[in-house]
Amino acid sequence: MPELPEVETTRLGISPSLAGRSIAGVVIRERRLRWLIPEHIEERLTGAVVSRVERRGKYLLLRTGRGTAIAHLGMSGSMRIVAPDANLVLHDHYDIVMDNGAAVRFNDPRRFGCLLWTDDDPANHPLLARLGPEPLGANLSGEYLYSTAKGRRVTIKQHLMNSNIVAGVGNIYANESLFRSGIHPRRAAGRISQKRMDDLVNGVRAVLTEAIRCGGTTLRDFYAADGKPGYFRIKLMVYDRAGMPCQNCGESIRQAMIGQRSSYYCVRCQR
DNA sequence: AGTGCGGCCTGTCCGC
DNA sequence: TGCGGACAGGCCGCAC
Repeated sequence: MPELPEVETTRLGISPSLAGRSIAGVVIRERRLRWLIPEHIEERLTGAVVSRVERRGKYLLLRTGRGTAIAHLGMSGSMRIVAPDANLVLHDHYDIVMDNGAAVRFNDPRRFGCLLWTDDDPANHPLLARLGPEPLGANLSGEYLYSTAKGRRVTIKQHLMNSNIVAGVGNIYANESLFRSGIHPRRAAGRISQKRMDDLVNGVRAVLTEAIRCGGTTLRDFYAADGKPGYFRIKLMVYDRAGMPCQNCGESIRQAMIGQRSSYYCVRCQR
C-alpha cells in the first residue's frame, strides 16, 4: 500500500511526537519482518534523542545522536501514535516508546516492512545508496529521465517505478502520472522525447503533491498516524478503475499486466 | 549491464 | 460453506 505520499503522511504524523524527544524504550513482539530486526536495536534506541524524522524515497529515517533507525512500511504497514495503555491488535509488531509515554506502534500484516539500524550516514546504507533522485526534489527533470532512458528497452512505467532511477514512485502513482501526462504505460522508455519527459515529471510532481495534501490514498488498510484514512482515492483517474469510463474522454479504462504489476490506462488519452 | 522473475508474508475475493 | 488460486500498495537478489 504505502507509496511516497503515504510514507510522507506517516512522517508528518509521527514527527511531532518524536522529534526532540528521548526514547524511553522499544518493545518488539515480532522480529521477523522482511529482514530480522537487529538484536541490538533496543539498546541503540533506548535513551537516544530523536533529532528529526526524515524520508528518503519510501524509507523513514529516525535520526538520533547515535545513529539512524531505518524503517519501511512494505506493502501493508502503518504507524500510529498510541497512548501507553492502548490495546494491541493483530500484527502490532513493535512500539517505540517516548519519554512522555506516547509510542509509535507499527502494524504490518504482510511483514514486508523493515526496521534496521545504521551507525553510519544512512545515505551510505546499501538500501539507500543506489536510490535515484527524490521526485519532489530539484534533481529530477525531464532531461534526467530522458538521458537515463536512452537506449533502454523497458517500458516507461517500469522505468518510472525503478527506484534506482526515481525514488518512491509506486504502482498507483506511476499509473496516475502516466495518465496525467498522456503517455501510454507500455511505451518504450528510450523512445520518448525530452519534451514528453518534461510533461511526465510535471505529472509525477502534481500527483504526488496533491496526494500528500489529501493524506495519501487508502485502498483498504492505510491509515495515518492519527488513524485517519487518506482521501486521494476519490481523485484517482485510472488506478483500480478497469472498465469504468475515462473521466477525460469516456473511453473504457483498460487493465493489463506490465512487469507483473497491474496497470490502468486510457487508450485514447495515452499514446 | 540490463532485464525478468521468484520470493518474502497475510488477507481477501472469486470461481468452482 | 469450503477450498484452491490469483492477486494486492514494495523491492531485494538471483539467473540469464
